[in-house]
Amino acid sequence: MRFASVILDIPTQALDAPYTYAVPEAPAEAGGYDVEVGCAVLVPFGHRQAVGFVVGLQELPDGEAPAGIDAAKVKPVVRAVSPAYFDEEGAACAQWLSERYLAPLSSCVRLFTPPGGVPRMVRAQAGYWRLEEPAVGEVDDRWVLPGAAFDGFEPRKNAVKQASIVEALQAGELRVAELAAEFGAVSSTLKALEKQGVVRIERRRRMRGMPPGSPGVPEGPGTSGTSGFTPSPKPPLTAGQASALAAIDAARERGAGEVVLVDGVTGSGKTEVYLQAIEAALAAGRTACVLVPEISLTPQTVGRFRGRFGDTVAVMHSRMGAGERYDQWDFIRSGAARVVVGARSALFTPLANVGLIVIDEEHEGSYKQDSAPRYHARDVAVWMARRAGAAVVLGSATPSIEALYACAKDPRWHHVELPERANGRPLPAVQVVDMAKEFGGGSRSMFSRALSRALAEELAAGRKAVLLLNQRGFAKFLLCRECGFVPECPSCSTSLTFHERGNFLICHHCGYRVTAPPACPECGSPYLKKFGAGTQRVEADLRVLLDATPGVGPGVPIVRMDADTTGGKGAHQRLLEEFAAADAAVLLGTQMIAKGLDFEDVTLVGVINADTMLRLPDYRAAERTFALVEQVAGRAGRAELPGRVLVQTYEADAAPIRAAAAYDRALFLRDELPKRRMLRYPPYVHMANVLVWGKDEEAVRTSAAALYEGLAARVRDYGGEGWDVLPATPCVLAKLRGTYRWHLVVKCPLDGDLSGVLLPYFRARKLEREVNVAVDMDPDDLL
DNA sequence: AGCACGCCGACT
DNA sequence: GTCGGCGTGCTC
Repeated sequence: MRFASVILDIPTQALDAPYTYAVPEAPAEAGGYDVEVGCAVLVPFGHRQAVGFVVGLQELPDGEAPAGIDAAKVKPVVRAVSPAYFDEEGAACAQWLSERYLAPLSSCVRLFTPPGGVPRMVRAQAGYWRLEEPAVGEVDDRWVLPGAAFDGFEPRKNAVKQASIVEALQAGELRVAELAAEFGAVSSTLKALEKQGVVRIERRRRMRGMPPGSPGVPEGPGTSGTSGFTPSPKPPLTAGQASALAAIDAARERGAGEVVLVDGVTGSGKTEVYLQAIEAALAAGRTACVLVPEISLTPQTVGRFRGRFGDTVAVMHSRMGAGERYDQWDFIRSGAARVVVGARSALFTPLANVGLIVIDEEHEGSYKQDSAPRYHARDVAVWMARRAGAAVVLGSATPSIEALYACAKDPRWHHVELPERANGRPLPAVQVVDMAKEFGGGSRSMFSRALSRALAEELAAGRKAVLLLNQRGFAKFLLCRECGFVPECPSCSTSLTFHERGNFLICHHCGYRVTAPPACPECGSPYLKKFGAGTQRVEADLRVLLDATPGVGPGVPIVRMDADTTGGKGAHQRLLEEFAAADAAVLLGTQMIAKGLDFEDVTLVGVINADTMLRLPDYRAAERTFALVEQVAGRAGRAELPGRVLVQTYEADAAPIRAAAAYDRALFLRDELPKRRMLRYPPYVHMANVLVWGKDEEAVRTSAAALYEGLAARVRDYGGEGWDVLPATPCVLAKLRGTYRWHLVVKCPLDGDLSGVLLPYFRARKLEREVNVAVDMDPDDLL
């Protein structure tokens, strides 16, 4: 008798464990699916049926039941309702994720299911359930092909449409939709032609997101249409690139899941190294997965990979439509895709035989998922690579402290540097502008004299500038000058952001919105001052500045990129094209412009407020500030023209800013590492952030205190040296969307098994009604 | 006694 | 997530 271990697709902690079912002996009916690891199954559950995923199969002699299971209770699987979405490796990965990140198993299994959804049980009427198939699936195009009687066919004189269609088909097969677009209603004409055998109509799978007529999902690997494809030319490698490539190839050939950190300044040609490393992996019969931050997953990025590997490249990211994502996922599962480029979730696509996993801009925060399972793509990639005998490539100009530390301590991590730009140009000079002195000197403008002068020079000469407004913690807010009152969101513990256009206050966490009050709601004073500056305000001030600058004037466009202007689909791309097309222009934006932009004629980069991120009450603030300034500086002077960078700050003496200005990572680390060590933060410890939240403030507080007691006792019983459970405190964002938030932090030495110690505690813990608890392992921040 | 409501545990 | 069993406490 075969038994299936099933994870129910019901996201509830109480049900988050495998259930065992018997697998019926009878094979699947025609058109049905076999019960195998990775497929969705319909199973009896209580008085109803539920959908779950098979994560394991076990064959036992008749009469025996799996260990710990009462044979009398085991029921048979009703039937499989999908093909296999993942294999044993995927099931093992889900299991590992749930233990490593203390996440619900069902959420971990869900990572491996196709975009567009899985079959699910829905309530039709009271007590009556039915199985609903996902709305997203395959779509077909109807193609018109020449038929047996095509050659020599002479349409009747008055059959004008027939003649046009036959004429059009001389050049090759066409889609019905194309014919309809050109000749209007064609369906009856086509029917007539089909009847005479002049044409054949064929349904073919359309791959959304790929040009029509590109190969559909072929029957098996190796049949993808790369014939006639010319790969983009391979530029000669610099010495640094060549040795990085050699290190990657060697690591991959050893097949032990080693990591190569490619530590290369902006413009050092990391992407070319990835491309050639992937080429080598493909030549060795393996496949490759490339992760890039969501924000830099642009058509250009994809274009570089398609340019080298043609239509064997699949793309996966959240801005694609559901249908497009489904098609790409299916394309990968078919085995025809050899390279997957995507955001962090691309790790879980059904790409077989992975030899190389590349993570570009490894230091980026977006590789950590901020909902369950709160995995870090870097750690998952390393786990997968060890299991698959593959290699991991991490690329960054500003590697995370964790990665640098691992390279220093772990022999399986290798550090290769690309210290020079591929074009041989020096990095742009960075000048720090002390805004406190500027202010002391009587200037009230947000643009220092140095920045104004630099803008004037570069723009007048017909060149481009990028201005970064570090918005986190810098949005505009109202403050009463008499009583100091700041309007706050009633359901989040944040001040409301003032929007000039529309004169309203808005909460950027929950969207709560009110008209800006004319007087202080607390004391009635009319003296409400608007503090801070949003991109809109900076844009307006910049416009005034540019218009008043000789040789610049109103003809120079300002392209603003922030959450407001990049909302629509493709807006991001359109704005960048607008900037690229102009002669002299300014690109003004938030963090999103710091990465991946590559414009030849940007000669000036300005950081309007380098220190706002530094002031965030978080242990990673200095690291983020250093990385941001280094990253944005790399945007200047990438081609023939030299670039320059101006960094405005009120904390000109702060180490991360001085170090970034000097491109001196050692200086930054000398300042930062002792602090991390002394305060016991990563990379010197493992950390878990236990989040507690709920609508009832008192219940949350009590629950957090009880958790502290419980965890402290658990850690005491475990008896590990150097383990710390810090008392529960309200989060920095103590109230968010109407829920009260507390947290407590657990730390342990690097060799401690933090998940292993916490897991039994949380598994055994009784759930509470009104308070939620989640554990964030290796949290990206502690807000 | 009869019943509404809420809590708790089972569900393989 | 959903249901049924059972205890508590209120009403007829």
